[in-house]
Amino acid sequence: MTDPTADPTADPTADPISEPIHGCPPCASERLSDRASARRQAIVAAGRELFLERGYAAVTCAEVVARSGGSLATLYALFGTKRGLFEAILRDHSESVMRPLCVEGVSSDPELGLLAVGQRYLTGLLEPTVVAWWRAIIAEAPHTPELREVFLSEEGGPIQQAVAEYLAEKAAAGELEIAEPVRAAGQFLALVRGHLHQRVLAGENLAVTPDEIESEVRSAVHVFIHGYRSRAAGS
Amino acid sequence: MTDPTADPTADPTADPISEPIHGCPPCASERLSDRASARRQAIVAAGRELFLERGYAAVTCAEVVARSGGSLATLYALFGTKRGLFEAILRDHSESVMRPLCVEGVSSDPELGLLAVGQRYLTGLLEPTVVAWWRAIIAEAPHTPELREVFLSEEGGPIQQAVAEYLAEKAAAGELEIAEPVRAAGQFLALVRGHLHQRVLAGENLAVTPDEIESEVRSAVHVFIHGYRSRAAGS
DNA sequence: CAGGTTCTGTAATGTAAGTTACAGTACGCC
DNA sequence: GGCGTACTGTAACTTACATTACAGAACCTG
Repeated sequence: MTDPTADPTADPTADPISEPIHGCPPCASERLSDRASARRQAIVAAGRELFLERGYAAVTCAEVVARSGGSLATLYALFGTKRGLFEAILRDHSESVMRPLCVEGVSSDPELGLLAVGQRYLTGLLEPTVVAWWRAIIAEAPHTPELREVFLSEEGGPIQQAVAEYLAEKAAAGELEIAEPVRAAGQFLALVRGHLHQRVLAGENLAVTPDEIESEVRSAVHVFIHGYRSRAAGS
Repeated sequence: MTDPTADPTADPTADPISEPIHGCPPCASERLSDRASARRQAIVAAGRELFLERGYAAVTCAEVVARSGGSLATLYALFGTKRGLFEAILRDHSESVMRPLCVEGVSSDPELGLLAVGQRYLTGLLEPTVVAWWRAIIAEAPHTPELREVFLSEEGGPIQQAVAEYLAEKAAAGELEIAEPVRAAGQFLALVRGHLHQRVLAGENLAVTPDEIESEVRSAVHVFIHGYRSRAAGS
C-alpha cells in the first residue's frame, strides 16, 4: 500500500500478460524467436501440471521452473508475473481441452446417437485433467473476468451448440418434438452430468468405470428421449 | 521445516479446530464461557463474509478481526490457525445453508409438486451466498477431505433423499414409473440446475429473474415428468 | 473488592515466496 | 568470426502475512 510501484498491473515496464517479449500480434507460436517458443512451451506445460494438480496458490514459480528446466528469469521475461503465467496457461489450455466432443459420425438414431455423445461427454468431463481445469476456473474466474469468457465460450458454446444442432435435425425429421433445441441440449448435458460431476468436483476420488458411465448415460438418454418423444405427451 | 513446532497440527497445546477453549463436547454456543461465544460468532461472521467474497488465500487474518472487532490474539486463541478458522466457518455455514429445501406441504400432484421443489432448489442455488459457498468448497475441498464429507452429506444427501422419497410416493401411487428413485431424484435436480448453475459458478453475474427460474424449472419438470410418465414409453 | 481469567491492541518475529539484478553463457545474424 | 540479443543460475531483495509475545484493561467469581 505504501509503495505504488509494487502493483504489477501499474508497472509500465512489465507489459503484464498479453505479449511475451516482442510486441508481436497474436501470432501462433512460431514467430517467438525460436528458443523462446520452446521455453515457453516447457514452462506452460510444467505450470499446467502443477497448477491443475495443486491449485494456483500452492505452487511457486520456482517449482515451475524446477520442473520445466530453464530459469526463473526466463519465466518472468516471458510472462511478467505469476498471474500472467497462470492466465497464459489457462488460455492455452482451453484450446486443447474439451475439443474431442464432436457430433460427427454419430448414429442418426437419436437414442444411439445421444448415447454415444453422452458417453463421450461424461467420460471427458470426469477425466482428472478436465476436472482440475473446471476447479481452477471456478476458483479463479470470479476474480479474472476474462477467463470466464474463455471458459464459457469454450464449454458452454460449442458443445451445447453441436448437440443443439443434432437435436434440431432430429426434430426436423419428426423423431423428437423439440421447440427450443438449445435449451434442450443444455438439459441433456445437465442430465448426463447428473450428480457425478458435482461429486467429482467436490473432490471425491470416485473411480468411475466405463460401465457406470454407460449406465448413467443410458438412463439419462432414456429420460430425455421419452421426455421429448413425439406424440408421447398428452399434456 | 527447521522448526518442528511450526506445524500447527502437531502442536499439542493448540487443540486445532474442534473445541475452542474448554474441552467441552459438541454443545451449542451457550457453554462457551459467554464472551467467547460472542467473539466467536463475530469472527466467524466476518470471516464468512470475507472468505466467501474474496476466497481463502486473498483474505488475511488481520482483515477478519478488523471487520469483526476484537483482536488477532483472540482469533488465534479460538481457532488456532487460519485454516482452523476457515474450517470452522465452513462447518458452521453448512448448518445454515441449503436447509430450507424441504418437501413438506408440497402439492401431491407430481407436476405441481416438482415445480415447487425445483423452484425452491434453483432459487436457493443461485443465491450469491450459496454460489460463493459452492465455489469455496470446490476450490478447497480437494485439499481438505473432511470438508468434502461435510459438503456431500449436506448437499448430496438430504435434498436428493427428500426428492427421492417424494418420487417414490408418486411411483407407489402409480403416477410415475420410477424404478430407482434416488437416481431419478439426482436426474431431476441435475435437470433443474441445467446450464444456469454452471454459468453462475463460473462467475457470470447473470441476474436471473424469478420468471426465468420458473420458465427453466417448468421446462425441466416437463421433460422429467414425460420421461418418467407411466405408460408413456413404448420402449 | 481482591484475584484470577479472558479479551484487547500493538508490536515483534519468522518465513515463505514473488520479483529483480547480475554475471556468465549460447545462439542467430551479417 | 565477431556482435548483440536472449537464456541460465544464483543470490539477493522485499514484502506480505501467519503466528506469537506481552502488557494492560475488562470481566466475572467469591
